[in-house]
Amino acid sequence: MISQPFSTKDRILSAAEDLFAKSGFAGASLRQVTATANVNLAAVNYHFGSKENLINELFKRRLDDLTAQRVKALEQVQRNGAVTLETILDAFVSPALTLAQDRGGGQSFVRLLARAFAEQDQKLRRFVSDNYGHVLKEFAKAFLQLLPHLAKEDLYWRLDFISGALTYTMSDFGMIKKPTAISEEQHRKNAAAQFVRFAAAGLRAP
Amino acid sequence: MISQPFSTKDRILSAAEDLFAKSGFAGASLRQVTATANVNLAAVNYHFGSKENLINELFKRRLDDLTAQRVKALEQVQRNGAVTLETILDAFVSPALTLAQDRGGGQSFVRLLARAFAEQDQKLRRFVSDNYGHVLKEFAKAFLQLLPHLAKEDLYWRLDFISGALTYTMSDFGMIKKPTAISEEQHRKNAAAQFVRFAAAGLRAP
DNA sequence: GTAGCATTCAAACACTTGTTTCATACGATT
DNA sequence: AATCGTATGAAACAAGTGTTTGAATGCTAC
Repeated sequence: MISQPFSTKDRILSAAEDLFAKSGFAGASLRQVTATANVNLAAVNYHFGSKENLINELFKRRLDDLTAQRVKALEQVQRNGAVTLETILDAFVSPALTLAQDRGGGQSFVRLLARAFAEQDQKLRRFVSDNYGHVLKEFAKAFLQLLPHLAKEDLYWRLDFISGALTYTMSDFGMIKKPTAISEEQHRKNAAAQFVRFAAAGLRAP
Repeated sequence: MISQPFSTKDRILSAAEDLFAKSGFAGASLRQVTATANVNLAAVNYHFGSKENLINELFKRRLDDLTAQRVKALEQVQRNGAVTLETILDAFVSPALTLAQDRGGGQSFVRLLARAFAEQDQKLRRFVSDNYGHVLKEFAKAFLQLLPHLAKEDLYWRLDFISGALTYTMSDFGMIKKPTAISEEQHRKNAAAQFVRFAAAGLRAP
Protein backbone atom coordinates (compact mmCIF):
# COMPACT_ATOMS: atom_id res chain seq x y z
CA MET A 1 0.00 0.00 0.00
CA ILE A 2 2.36 2.70 -1.21
CA SER A 3 1.01 6.23 -0.77
CA GLN A 4 1.27 7.76 -4.19
CA PRO A 5 1.62 11.51 -4.55
CA PHE A 6 -2.05 11.74 -5.45
CA SER A 7 -3.57 8.59 -4.10
CA THR A 8 -7.28 7.99 -4.04
CA LYS A 9 -7.35 8.79 -0.35
CA ASP A 10 -5.59 12.12 -0.85
CA ARG A 11 -7.78 13.09 -3.75
CA ILE A 12 -10.85 12.36 -1.69
CA LEU A 13 -9.56 14.37 1.25
CA SER A 14 -8.77 17.38 -0.90
CA ALA A 15 -12.04 17.33 -2.74
CA ALA A 16 -13.96 16.83 0.49
CA GLU A 17 -12.20 19.72 2.18
CA ASP A 18 -13.06 21.95 -0.70
CA LEU A 19 -16.67 20.95 -1.06
CA PHE A 20 -17.48 20.77 2.64
CA ALA A 21 -16.05 24.24 3.05
CA LYS A 22 -18.19 25.47 0.20
CA SER A 23 -21.46 23.75 0.98
CA GLY A 24 -21.24 22.39 4.49
CA PHE A 25 -21.05 18.87 5.76
CA ALA A 26 -24.64 18.09 5.05
CA GLY A 27 -24.75 20.25 1.96
CA ALA A 28 -22.05 18.46 0.01
CA SER A 29 -22.80 14.91 -1.01
CA LEU A 30 -20.40 12.04 -1.39
CA ARG A 31 -21.33 11.91 -5.02
CA GLN A 32 -20.11 15.46 -5.48
CA VAL A 33 -16.96 14.64 -3.57
CA THR A 34 -16.14 11.50 -5.53
CA ALA A 35 -16.95 13.15 -8.81
CA THR A 36 -14.61 16.05 -8.05
CA ALA A 37 -11.91 13.65 -6.93
CA ASN A 38 -12.36 11.49 -10.03
CA VAL A 39 -12.96 8.50 -7.85
CA ASN A 40 -15.60 5.86 -7.56
CA LEU A 41 -18.45 6.55 -5.16
CA ALA A 42 -17.74 3.45 -3.09
CA ALA A 43 -14.16 4.56 -2.49
CA VAL A 44 -15.18 6.83 0.38
CA ASN A 45 -16.76 4.05 2.37
CA TYR A 46 -13.94 1.72 1.46
CA HIS A 47 -11.15 4.02 2.59
CA PHE A 48 -12.84 5.93 5.39
CA GLY A 49 -15.72 3.76 6.51
CA SER A 50 -18.30 6.51 6.55
CA LYS A 51 -18.87 10.14 5.73
CA GLU A 52 -18.57 11.10 9.37
CA ASN A 53 -15.21 9.41 9.67
CA LEU A 54 -13.99 11.17 6.57
CA ILE A 55 -14.77 14.47 8.25
CA ASN A 56 -12.83 13.49 11.35
CA GLU A 57 -9.77 12.54 9.35
CA LEU A 58 -9.99 15.87 7.58
CA PHE A 59 -9.75 17.74 10.84
CA LYS A 60 -7.04 15.56 12.25
CA ARG A 61 -4.81 16.05 9.24
CA ARG A 62 -4.93 19.83 9.40
CA LEU A 63 -5.10 20.44 13.13
CA ASP A 64 -2.13 18.23 13.87
CA ASP A 65 -0.12 20.39 11.56
CA LEU A 66 -1.47 23.70 12.80
CA THR A 67 -0.90 22.99 16.49
CA ALA A 68 2.56 21.64 15.78
CA GLN A 69 3.48 24.86 14.06
CA ARG A 70 2.06 26.93 16.88
CA VAL A 71 4.01 24.99 19.48
CA LYS A 72 7.16 25.32 17.44
CA ALA A 73 6.67 29.06 17.05
CA LEU A 74 5.98 29.50 20.77
CA GLU A 75 9.04 27.49 21.75
CA GLN A 76 11.18 29.50 19.42
CA VAL A 77 9.93 32.73 20.94
CA GLN A 78 10.62 31.47 24.43
CA ARG A 79 14.06 30.25 23.51
CA ASN A 80 15.06 33.47 21.87
CA GLY A 81 14.08 35.42 24.95
CA ALA A 82 12.04 38.12 23.23
CA VAL A 83 8.91 37.17 25.14
CA THR A 84 6.28 39.87 24.80
CA LEU A 85 2.55 39.81 24.30
CA GLU A 86 3.16 40.62 20.70
CA THR A 87 5.58 37.80 19.98
CA ILE A 88 3.41 35.23 21.73
CA LEU A 89 0.35 36.42 19.89
CA ASP A 90 2.26 36.21 16.66
CA ALA A 91 3.22 32.64 17.42
CA PHE A 92 -0.45 31.90 17.84
CA VAL A 93 -1.79 33.88 14.93
CA SER A 94 0.75 33.57 12.15
CA PRO A 95 0.53 29.80 11.64
CA ALA A 96 -3.24 30.13 11.41
CA LEU A 97 -3.10 32.91 8.85
CA THR A 98 -0.48 31.06 6.87
CA LEU A 99 -2.81 28.10 6.76
CA ALA A 100 -5.63 30.39 5.77
CA GLN A 101 -3.68 31.46 2.74
CA ASP A 102 -2.37 28.08 1.71
CA ARG A 103 -3.69 27.17 -1.68
CA GLY A 104 -3.29 23.47 -1.04
CA GLY A 105 -6.63 23.26 0.66
CA GLY A 106 -5.75 25.12 3.81
CA GLN A 107 -7.82 28.00 2.59
CA SER A 108 -10.82 25.72 2.48
CA PHE A 109 -9.98 24.22 5.81
CA VAL A 110 -10.15 27.41 7.82
CA ARG A 111 -13.59 28.04 6.51
CA LEU A 112 -14.44 24.51 7.46
CA LEU A 113 -13.16 25.19 10.93
CA ALA A 114 -15.21 28.33 11.27
CA ARG A 115 -18.22 26.44 10.09
CA ALA A 116 -17.63 23.59 12.47
CA PHE A 117 -17.50 25.94 15.41
CA ALA A 118 -20.55 27.78 14.29
CA GLU A 119 -22.32 24.47 14.07
CA GLN A 120 -21.77 23.95 17.76
CA ASP A 121 -20.86 20.42 16.96
CA GLN A 122 -20.31 19.12 20.46
CA LYS A 123 -18.45 16.07 19.30
CA LEU A 124 -16.00 18.12 17.30
CA ARG A 125 -15.54 20.62 20.11
CA ARG A 126 -14.68 17.79 22.44
CA PHE A 127 -12.31 16.37 19.89
CA VAL A 128 -10.53 19.69 19.52
CA SER A 129 -10.49 20.35 23.24
CA ASP A 130 -9.21 16.86 24.03
CA ASN A 131 -6.53 16.77 21.40
CA TYR A 132 -5.33 20.33 21.22
CA GLY A 133 -6.48 21.92 24.46
CA HIS A 134 -3.08 21.56 26.10
CA VAL A 135 -1.59 23.89 23.52
CA LEU A 136 -4.07 26.59 24.37
CA LYS A 137 -3.20 26.16 28.04
CA GLU A 138 0.43 26.56 27.12
CA PHE A 139 -0.33 29.89 25.53
CA ALA A 140 -2.53 30.95 28.42
CA LYS A 141 0.33 30.27 30.81
CA ALA A 142 2.70 32.34 28.72
CA PHE A 143 0.24 35.22 28.68
CA LEU A 144 -0.34 35.03 32.42
CA GLN A 145 3.35 35.37 33.11
CA LEU A 146 3.34 38.65 31.25
CA LEU A 147 0.10 39.84 32.83
CA PRO A 148 0.51 38.91 36.47
CA HIS A 149 -2.05 41.42 37.62
CA LEU A 150 -4.77 40.02 35.37
CA ALA A 151 -7.41 37.78 36.91
CA LYS A 152 -7.59 34.36 35.32
CA GLU A 153 -11.23 34.79 34.52
CA ASP A 154 -10.53 38.00 32.67
CA LEU A 155 -7.79 36.33 30.65
CA TYR A 156 -10.08 33.51 29.60
CA TRP A 157 -12.71 35.91 28.41
CA ARG A 158 -10.14 37.77 26.35
CA LEU A 159 -8.62 34.64 24.89
CA ASP A 160 -12.09 33.65 23.83
CA PHE A 161 -12.63 36.98 22.13
CA ILE A 162 -9.30 36.58 20.39
CA SER A 163 -10.10 33.09 19.19
CA GLY A 164 -13.42 34.26 17.85
CA ALA A 165 -11.93 37.22 16.06
CA LEU A 166 -9.21 35.03 14.61
CA THR A 167 -11.57 32.36 13.40
CA TYR A 168 -13.76 34.94 11.80
CA THR A 169 -10.82 36.77 10.25
CA MET A 170 -9.38 33.57 8.87
CA SER A 171 -12.59 32.57 7.22
CA ASP A 172 -12.86 35.91 5.50
CA PHE A 173 -9.28 35.99 4.66
CA GLY A 174 -8.20 36.54 1.10
CA MET A 175 -11.78 36.68 -0.04
CA ILE A 176 -12.86 40.21 0.47
CA LYS A 177 -10.30 42.43 1.95
CA LYS A 178 -7.12 42.04 0.01
CA PRO A 179 -6.35 45.07 -2.13
CA THR A 180 -5.34 43.88 -5.55
CA ALA A 181 -2.20 45.98 -5.48
CA ILE A 182 -0.31 44.06 -2.84
CA SER A 183 0.98 40.51 -2.76
CA GLU A 184 -0.60 37.72 -0.80
CA GLU A 185 2.27 37.51 1.58
CA GLN A 186 2.20 41.21 2.27
CA HIS A 187 -1.50 40.95 2.88
CA ARG A 188 -1.00 38.13 5.34
CA LYS A 189 1.72 39.93 7.21
CA ASN A 190 -0.35 43.04 7.35
CA ALA A 191 -3.32 41.11 8.68
CA ALA A 192 -1.16 39.41 11.28
CA ALA A 193 0.32 42.73 12.34
CA GLN A 194 -3.09 44.36 12.60
CA PHE A 195 -4.42 41.45 14.55
CA VAL A 196 -1.51 41.28 16.94
CA ARG A 197 -1.68 44.98 17.61
CA PHE A 198 -5.38 44.84 18.31
CA ALA A 199 -5.24 41.71 20.46
CA ALA A 200 -2.25 42.85 22.48
CA ALA A 201 -4.00 46.08 23.34
CA GLY A 202 -7.09 44.12 24.27
CA LEU A 203 -5.10 41.87 26.56
CA ARG A 204 -3.52 44.87 28.23
CA ALA A 205 -6.88 46.50 28.88
CA PRO A 206 -7.15 47.88 32.43
CA MET B 1 -56.57 36.31 8.07
CA ILE B 2 -56.11 37.29 11.70
CA SER B 3 -52.62 36.59 13.03
CA GLN B 4 -53.19 34.49 16.10
CA PRO B 5 -50.66 34.52 18.92
CA PHE B 6 -49.31 31.20 17.72
CA SER B 7 -50.29 31.03 14.09
CA THR B 8 -49.05 28.34 11.78
CA LYS B 9 -46.55 30.77 10.31
CA ASP B 10 -45.13 31.68 13.69
CA ARG B 11 -44.87 28.09 14.81
CA ILE B 12 -43.01 27.23 11.64
CA LEU B 13 -40.61 30.14 12.06
CA SER B 14 -39.82 29.24 15.65
CA ALA B 15 -39.32 25.58 14.95
CA ALA B 16 -37.20 26.35 11.90
CA GLU B 17 -35.01 28.76 13.81
CA ASP B 18 -34.40 26.15 16.44
CA LEU B 19 -33.71 23.26 14.13
CA PHE B 20 -31.62 25.17 11.61
CA ALA B 21 -29.47 26.45 14.44
CA LYS B 22 -29.06 22.93 15.75
CA SER B 23 -28.47 21.05 12.50
CA GLY B 24 -27.80 23.59 9.80
CA PHE B 25 -29.87 24.66 6.85
CA ALA B 26 -29.20 21.52 4.88
CA GLY B 27 -29.12 19.34 7.95
CA ALA B 28 -32.62 20.06 9.17
CA SER B 29 -35.44 18.88 6.95
CA LEU B 30 -38.83 20.43 6.42
CA ARG B 31 -40.33 17.27 7.83
CA GLN B 32 -38.47 17.81 11.08
CA VAL B 33 -39.52 21.44 11.09
CA THR B 34 -43.19 20.78 10.45
CA ALA B 35 -43.26 17.91 12.93
CA THR B 36 -41.77 20.12 15.64
CA ALA B 37 -44.19 22.89 14.79
CA ASN B 38 -47.15 20.49 14.77
CA VAL B 39 -48.01 21.58 11.31
CA ASN B 40 -48.64 19.86 8.04
CA LEU B 41 -45.66 19.40 5.75
CA ALA B 42 -47.21 21.35 2.92
CA ALA B 43 -47.70 24.37 5.15
CA VAL B 44 -44.14 25.53 4.63
CA ASN B 45 -44.49 25.74 0.88
CA TYR B 46 -47.92 27.23 1.24
CA HIS B 47 -46.90 30.02 3.58
CA PHE B 48 -43.32 30.64 2.50
CA GLY B 49 -43.07 29.30 -1.02
CA SER B 50 -39.86 27.38 -0.49
CA LYS B 51 -37.33 26.36 2.09
CA GLU B 52 -34.92 29.04 0.94
CA ASN B 53 -37.49 31.74 1.33
CA LEU B 54 -38.30 30.51 4.81
CA ILE B 55 -34.67 31.03 5.73
CA ASN B 56 -34.69 34.57 4.37
CA GLU B 57 -37.77 35.49 6.37
CA LEU B 58 -36.10 34.09 9.45
CA PHE B 59 -33.19 36.46 9.07
CA LYS B 60 -35.30 39.42 8.23
CA ARG B 61 -37.46 39.03 11.29
CA ARG B 62 -34.52 39.01 13.70
CA LEU B 63 -32.12 41.39 12.02
CA ASP B 64 -34.72 44.11 11.63
CA ASP B 65 -35.22 43.99 15.34
CA LEU B 66 -31.53 43.82 16.22
CA THR B 67 -30.47 46.75 14.08
CA ALA B 68 -33.38 48.82 15.28
CA GLN B 69 -32.29 48.30 18.85
CA ARG B 70 -28.71 49.15 18.02
CA VAL B 71 -29.71 52.35 16.32
CA LYS B 72 -31.91 53.26 19.23
CA ALA B 73 -29.13 52.61 21.70
CA LEU B 74 -26.63 54.62 19.67
CA GLU B 75 -28.99 57.55 19.34
CA GLN B 76 -29.66 57.51 23.04
CA VAL B 77 -25.94 57.56 23.77
CA GLN B 78 -25.41 60.47 21.40
CA ARG B 79 -28.35 62.39 22.79
CA ASN B 80 -27.25 61.96 26.38
CA GLY B 81 -23.82 63.30 25.56
CA ALA B 82 -21.77 60.59 27.29
CA VAL B 83 -20.10 59.62 24.05
CA THR B 84 -17.09 57.40 24.73
CA LEU B 85 -15.69 54.35 23.03
CA GLU B 86 -17.20 52.32 25.82
CA THR B 87 -20.71 53.67 25.53
CA ILE B 88 -20.76 53.31 21.76
CA LEU B 89 -19.44 49.78 21.98
CA ASP B 90 -22.07 48.99 24.52
CA ALA B 91 -24.76 50.28 22.19
CA PHE B 92 -23.43 47.88 19.58
CA VAL B 93 -22.86 44.89 21.82
CA SER B 94 -25.62 44.87 24.37
CA PRO B 95 -28.54 44.43 21.99
CA ALA B 96 -26.72 41.49 20.43
CA LEU B 97 -26.03 39.81 23.74
CA THR B 98 -29.57 40.42 24.86
CA LEU B 99 -30.75 38.68 21.75
CA ALA B 100 -28.28 35.89 22.39
CA GLN B 101 -29.91 35.25 25.72
CA ASP B 102 -33.50 35.56 24.64
CA ARG B 103 -35.29 32.30 25.18
CA GLY B 104 -37.87 33.10 22.56
CA GLY B 105 -35.65 31.78 19.83
CA GLY B 106 -33.06 34.52 19.84
CA GLN B 107 -30.62 32.14 21.40
CA SER B 108 -30.99 29.90 18.40
CA PHE B 109 -30.82 32.77 16.02
CA VAL B 110 -27.38 34.00 17.00
CA ARG B 111 -26.00 30.58 16.36
CA LEU B 112 -27.78 30.62 13.05
CA LEU B 113 -26.10 33.91 12.29
CA ALA B 114 -22.65 32.61 13.12
CA ARG B 115 -23.34 29.61 10.98
CA ALA B 116 -24.52 31.67 8.08
CA PHE B 117 -21.38 33.75 8.14
CA ALA B 118 -19.20 30.71 8.42
CA GLU B 119 -20.96 29.32 5.40
CA GLN B 120 -19.72 32.23 3.35
CA ASP B 121 -23.15 32.45 1.91
CA GLN B 122 -22.59 35.26 -0.54
CA LYS B 123 -26.26 35.89 -1.02
CA LEU B 124 -26.84 36.26 2.67
CA ARG B 125 -23.79 38.46 3.11
CA ARG B 126 -25.06 40.72 0.42
CA PHE B 127 -28.48 40.75 2.01
CA VAL B 128 -27.01 41.74 5.36
CA SER B 129 -24.68 44.30 3.82
CA ASP B 130 -27.41 45.83 1.70
CA ASN B 131 -30.02 46.03 4.40
CA TYR B 132 -28.01 46.71 7.51
CA GLY B 133 -24.70 48.07 6.26
CA HIS B 134 -25.67 51.67 6.87
CA VAL B 135 -25.94 51.00 10.58
CA LEU B 136 -22.39 49.72 10.69
CA LYS B 137 -21.26 52.86 8.89
CA GLU B 138 -23.07 54.90 11.49
CA PHE B 139 -21.09 53.22 14.21
CA ALA B 140 -17.86 53.55 12.29
CA LYS B 141 -18.45 57.28 11.99
CA ALA B 142 -19.05 57.56 15.71
CA PHE B 143 -15.83 55.69 16.42
CA LEU B 144 -13.81 57.81 14.03
CA GLN B 145 -14.87 60.98 15.77
CA LEU B 146 -13.38 59.65 18.98
CA LEU B 147 -10.26 58.33 17.27
CA PRO B 148 -9.29 61.13 14.92
CA HIS B 149 -5.69 60.00 14.71
CA LEU B 150 -6.62 56.48 13.58
CA ALA B 151 -6.29 55.61 9.92
CA LYS B 152 -9.52 54.47 8.34
CA GLU B 153 -7.99 51.25 7.21
CA ASP B 154 -6.90 50.43 10.73
CA LEU B 155 -10.35 51.13 12.05
CA TYR B 156 -11.95 48.80 9.53
CA TRP B 157 -9.62 46.00 10.46
CA ARG B 158 -10.45 46.45 14.09
CA LEU B 159 -14.16 46.65 13.54
CA ASP B 160 -13.86 43.40 11.67
CA PHE B 161 -12.06 41.80 14.56
CA ILE B 162 -14.72 43.08 16.91
CA SER B 163 -17.52 41.74 14.76
CA GLY B 164 -15.86 38.37 14.62
CA ALA B 165 -15.26 38.20 18.32
CA LEU B 166 -18.82 39.25 18.99
CA THR B 167 -20.32 36.76 16.58
CA TYR B 168 -18.47 33.87 18.14
CA THR B 169 -19.03 35.08 21.66
CA MET B 170 -22.73 35.26 20.97
CA SER B 171 -22.89 31.80 19.55
CA ASP B 172 -21.16 30.34 22.58
CA PHE B 173 -23.16 32.42 24.89
CA GLY B 174 -25.15 30.78 27.62
CA MET B 175 -24.04 27.36 26.50
CA ILE B 176 -20.68 26.84 28.04
CA LYS B 177 -19.41 29.67 30.07
CA LYS B 178 -22.09 30.69 32.47
CA PRO B 179 -21.24 29.76 36.05
CA THR B 180 -24.29 28.18 37.60
CA ALA B 181 -24.08 30.46 40.60
CA ILE B 182 -25.01 33.72 38.91
CA SER B 183 -28.17 34.81 37.15
CA GLU B 184 -28.52 35.06 33.42
CA GLU B 185 -28.76 38.79 33.49
CA GLN B 186 -25.64 39.11 35.59
CA HIS B 187 -23.89 36.82 33.17
CA ARG B 188 -24.92 38.91 30.22
CA LYS B 189 -23.91 42.15 31.85
CA ASN B 190 -20.60 40.64 32.80
CA ALA B 191 -20.00 39.41 29.27
CA ALA B 192 -20.91 42.80 27.84
CA ALA B 193 -18.59 44.55 30.28
CA GLN B 194 -15.74 42.18 29.50
CA PHE B 195 -16.29 42.60 25.81
CA VAL B 196 -16.52 46.37 25.92
CA ARG B 197 -13.36 46.63 27.98
CA PHE B 198 -11.46 44.37 25.61
CA ALA B 199 -12.73 45.98 22.43
CA ALA B 200 -12.22 49.53 23.65
CA ALA B 201 -8.61 48.77 24.49
CA GLY B 202 -8.18 47.16 21.10
CA LEU B 203 -9.58 50.22 19.36
CA ARG B 204 -7.24 52.43 21.34
CA ALA B 205 -4.21 50.39 20.36
CA PRO B 206 -1.26 52.55 19.28
C1' DG C 1 -78.04 28.64 3.60
C1' DT C 2 -74.65 29.18 0.29
C1' DA C 3 -70.97 30.99 -2.22
C1' DG C 4 -66.21 32.08 -2.01
C1' DC C 5 -61.88 32.13 -0.01
C1' DA C 6 -57.91 30.87 2.74
C1' DT C 7 -56.12 27.13 5.05
C1' DT C 8 -55.08 22.30 6.20
C1' DC C 9 -54.42 17.56 5.11
C1' DA C 10 -52.82 12.93 3.24
C1' DA C 11 -50.74 11.16 -0.56
C1' DA C 12 -47.83 11.03 -4.21
C1' DC C 13 -44.12 12.99 -7.10
C1' DA C 14 -39.40 12.79 -8.85
C1' DC C 15 -35.01 12.91 -7.02
C1' DT C 16 -31.00 12.64 -3.98
C1' DT C 17 -28.93 10.76 0.04
C1' DG C 18 -25.22 7.34 2.41
C1' DT C 19 -24.25 2.74 2.27
C1' DT C 20 -23.78 -2.15 0.59
C1' DT C 21 -23.01 -5.71 -2.69
C1' DC C 22 -20.58 -8.44 -5.69
C1' DA C 23 -18.00 -8.78 -9.74
C1' DT C 24 -13.80 -7.21 -11.86
C1' DA C 25 -9.02 -5.57 -12.24
C1' DC C 26 -4.54 -4.84 -10.37
C1' DG C 27 0.19 -6.06 -8.21
C1' DA C 28 3.11 -8.11 -5.42
C1' DT C 29 4.61 -12.77 -3.45
C1' DT C 30 5.20 -17.51 -3.86
C1' DA D 1 2.22 -18.58 -13.98
C1' DA D 2 -0.86 -19.01 -10.16
C1' DT D 3 -2.47 -16.95 -5.98
C1' DC D 4 -3.97 -13.84 -2.66
C1' DG D 5 -5.14 -9.50 -0.56
C1' DT D 6 -5.94 -4.75 -2.03
C1' DA D 7 -8.37 -1.65 -4.71
C1' DT D 8 -11.83 -0.14 -8.09
C1' DG D 9 -16.07 -0.41 -10.62
C1' DA D 10 -21.29 -0.37 -11.85
C1' DA D 11 -25.47 -1.17 -9.88
C1' DA D 12 -28.79 -1.56 -6.51
C1' DC D 13 -30.61 -0.60 -1.75
C1' DA D 14 -33.66 1.53 1.58
C1' DA D 15 -34.49 5.80 3.36
C1' DG D 16 -35.06 10.62 3.19
C1' DT D 17 -35.32 15.10 0.41
C1' DG D 18 -38.25 19.46 -1.27
C1' DT D 19 -42.19 20.19 -3.75
C1' DT D 20 -46.88 19.53 -5.91
C1' DT D 21 -51.47 17.96 -6.12
C1' DG D 22 -56.31 17.72 -5.26
C1' DA D 23 -59.60 16.79 -2.00
C1' DA D 24 -61.40 18.12 2.60
C1' DT D 25 -62.01 21.60 5.87
C1' DG D 26 -63.09 25.97 8.32
C1' DC D 27 -64.64 30.73 8.25
C1' DT D 28 -66.57 35.12 6.51
C1' DA D 29 -69.70 37.72 3.84
C1' DC D 30 -73.67 37.92 1.22
